[in-house]
Formats: sequence, C-alpha cells, structure tokens
Amino acid sequence: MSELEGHEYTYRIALPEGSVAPFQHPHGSPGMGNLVSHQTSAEPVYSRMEEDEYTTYRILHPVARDPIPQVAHFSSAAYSEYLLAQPSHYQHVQYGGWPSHEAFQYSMSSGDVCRTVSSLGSDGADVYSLDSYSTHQGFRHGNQPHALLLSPHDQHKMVEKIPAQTSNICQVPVQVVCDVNVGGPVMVLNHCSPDQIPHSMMSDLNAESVSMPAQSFFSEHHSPHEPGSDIGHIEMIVSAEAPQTHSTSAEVTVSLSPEHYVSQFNQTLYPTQAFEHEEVVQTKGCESVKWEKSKRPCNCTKSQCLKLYCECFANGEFCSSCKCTNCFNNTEHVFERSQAVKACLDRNPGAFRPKIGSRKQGNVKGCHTKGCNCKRSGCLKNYCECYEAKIMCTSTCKCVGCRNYDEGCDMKKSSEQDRHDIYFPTRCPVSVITRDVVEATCGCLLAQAEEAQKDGHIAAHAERMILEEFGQCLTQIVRSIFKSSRVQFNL
DNA sequence: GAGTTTGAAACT
DNA sequence: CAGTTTCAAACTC
Repeated sequence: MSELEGHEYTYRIALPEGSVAPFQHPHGSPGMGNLVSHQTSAEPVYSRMEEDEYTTYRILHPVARDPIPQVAHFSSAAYSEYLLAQPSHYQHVQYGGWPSHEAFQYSMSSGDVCRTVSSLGSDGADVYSLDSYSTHQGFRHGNQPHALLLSPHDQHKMVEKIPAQTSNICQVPVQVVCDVNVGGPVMVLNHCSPDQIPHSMMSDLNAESVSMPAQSFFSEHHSPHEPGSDIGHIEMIVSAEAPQTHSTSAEVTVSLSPEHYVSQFNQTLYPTQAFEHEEVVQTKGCESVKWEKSKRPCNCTKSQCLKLYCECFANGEFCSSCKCTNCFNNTEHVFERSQAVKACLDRNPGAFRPKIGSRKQGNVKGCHTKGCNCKRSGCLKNYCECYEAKIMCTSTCKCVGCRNYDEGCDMKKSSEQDRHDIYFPTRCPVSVITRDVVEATCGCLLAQAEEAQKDGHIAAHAERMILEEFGQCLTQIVRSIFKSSRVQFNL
C-alpha cells in the first residue's frame, strides 16, 4: 500500500467510484511547484497545478472500506509525479502499485507530455515520444501530437523501458490521452479505457442531482486569482446518483475554484448542461449564495448532434434539456460521440477550440480566430459570429459589406455609396496609407504642379489639375484598400 | 409558429 | 481549394 493510500480523506459529497472531482489545495499550491508533494500529514493533498492557463485536477477514487455509507475514504496516488519522472516522487506509488481505479486528469501541454513520457525511457530513446506514437495511435496537429491513445501493446512497451524503481507503477495498463483539443489540458487515465473514463465521469456528473458551477459564471463574475475572491474557495454541496457502473458513493464537500472550469476540454468532462438549472450553494462564512446556469438548448434534427452544426457538441457539451431529435450527443452514445469528435478533429484539429480568442487588437476585447465570412448581414446581425460575440470584425474576416468595425478608424458608408451598394472593407485603411504611399502621392501632386507651371496654366487651372491628380491618387489608394479586403469595387 | 434568410460546416 | 450542399440558428411576418 502506498503512503498516499494510507491517507484517509473525508468529504461530504456523493462521489461514485471513479468519478472526478477537482480540488484546490487548501493552503495554496503544494510546495513542489507543479506537483503534488510528498505530504505525509493527515491533511488531504489536494492538488492544483497551474501552467499557463492549465490547471491540474486530482481525480480521486473512493476506497470502499468504510462501513458508514455517508462517509468515504479516498486514496490517491501521485501519477502526475510519476509522469514527471522525478525519482523521489516515485516513492508514493512504488510500494503499493497503482490503485486499479485511479485516474488523473493532468494538465500539460503536448510538448510537455511528450518530453515527460520520453523521459520515462531508461535509455532516453525517443521511442517514447508521444510524437512517434501519435503517428498511428492518435491525432496530429502540425508537428505536435495533440492526442495519444496508448494501446495495451504500446503501454507494455512503455513499461518495459521504465526505470526499474518505477516499473511496478505501471503494472496496471496505462492510457494517456493528451491535449485532445490542442492546447487544452491533458488527461491521464489509468486502468479504464479512454472511452470508459469520460463516460464514467460524465455519467456521474450528468446525474440530475449534481450541482456545480458553470464556466460562464466564473468567467463573468470572478477572477480566479483575485485576492479575497468569494469564489476562491467555494464550498459546494455536490451530490450525484451513482451510475450503474459504480457501486460506491459517499457524501463529500468539495472545495472548488473557478479556474477548474475554464478549459474547453473540461467542459467535455463536466458538461455544462449537467449543471443547468441546478442550485449550487456557495458559502462564505454563514452566507449561502445560489446561482444557476442556463444553457441554450439545441434543436438539431439531422445531425444527430454529432456535428459542429450542433452548438452543444461544438461546445464540448452533452445535450441536455434540448429539443433535438435522434440525438447521439449523450452518455448513451459515447462511442459514436468519440468517433464524431475524432472525425471533427481529423478535419480540423482546432475544431473544438474557442472561436473567440483573447488576443487584443487595439481597443477590441478579442478577435475571432478564423474571422467571419458574412456577405449579406453587414456583420450587424447575430448571423455574424463576430457580432454575436460582441467583437469587431478584423482583418482576419473575409466579410463583405461589413459594418461591424470601429467607425472612428474606418470609413463610413455615405448615402451615395448606399445607393450604389458599394461594399466597404473591414480593415482600417490607415494600414494601407503607408509612408511610401503618402510620399508617392505628394510626388504625383508636385509633378502635376510642375507640369501646370511648365505649360503656363493659370493658377485656377493648375489647381484643378492638381486636384484631379489627387483624386486619381485617392482612387488608387481606395482600390488598394478594397483589393486588400477582397471586395469588388467599381469606381 | 411557420417560413425565410443567413453563414458555418460539411461535402464534392 | 473553390464551389455546392447541408444544417441549424437567426430573423421576419
């Protein structure tokens, strides 16, 4: 039995065996930086790792040995420590092996996982690079593997090469699913198949009685690291019905922090709709605060909710309380769903990434990663994804007739132009009027003035010639603006 | 609520 | 990669 397995944690939440609960260390990050430390005290070792925007969760497994059904004992082993290949960290799991139902979701970038797993090889060979595996086992995104499913054979190969002192850790087959959404957190699974784990997680959390905060709540109201934030340590009463596949449950109170729900991938694991209309109790001292999360139900009829047409599916959520028909986006069709996810990722590795990035452009809050392609809406209706997201169109957009731009920067559409139905560009013309353009324009005007003087024209005529030349220059500038915006323009 | 419009996603 | 079709949401009446 490992040291950690000897720890007994008591919570007040119904958490069926194999289910997932994110935790925050009650006193901040553990002392080992990214890892769960070798805590030997009776205090629970809740882990939360932050690396960039990623957060690590510990996934706990109840040890069904408590005779009191309302109180569970959980054991946890630090597989993350093992993954990061620090010999001293192996000690936790070395003695007792790997608890058979242990599962961890671990947050690292693909590259980090690649390096980490590579480092497991005793000979340092690259054969354990996720990159090499992912060519046939998972998905690729450019040169970076972003998903990996280790088959039992590959797991065995991996185990063979693991240093002796850690080899017994992997007596139980290991599956690693990393960075499925490219840039999202990494999930490390043990024992269960990759399909089973999300299923069990989602089954647990889909139970109607589960109450958890939704992403939007946190993102709208709270800064995860804001000092004194009310949500920094939320006490939540969470209860869930045990799914059929689980036999153990218990009452647990979990400390949650908002950032646990910010990643897209987590929405896959913790479907937002599972918390829809459900009450969450947040206590601060003696106060209790309730909130609800409403999710827009989809109405899909033909896509089986397994294509990106379906908002729920596109958001990494399960359908719940939707009006869809023939829906496969639920826990009863996990296999079909996972196939559909894979198909989407094959088509577009970034399919499940948020469309609205956080990158700021000037005063614009964010930007659409792909840009819109609107043609008839002027980007002033909710058909336009930029407009719907309440952001300006940018040069990334390929829209036609865009009006969703900063009028202080861009040109306005005059009534005359309205009559001729001239499309306006989405990008700021200032970027086109470079110093070279200005100098060239001035050169043309000077040349025209010199020509007028040389020809002996009167001042009024010379002025007219110069103005006409200026008009020509402006026409050229405007043409270049519209050309850069891929907009048809007839002057 | 039915029908139309729209643009993203999917397909060819 | 461009053109077309499919799809579901947004919109209009």
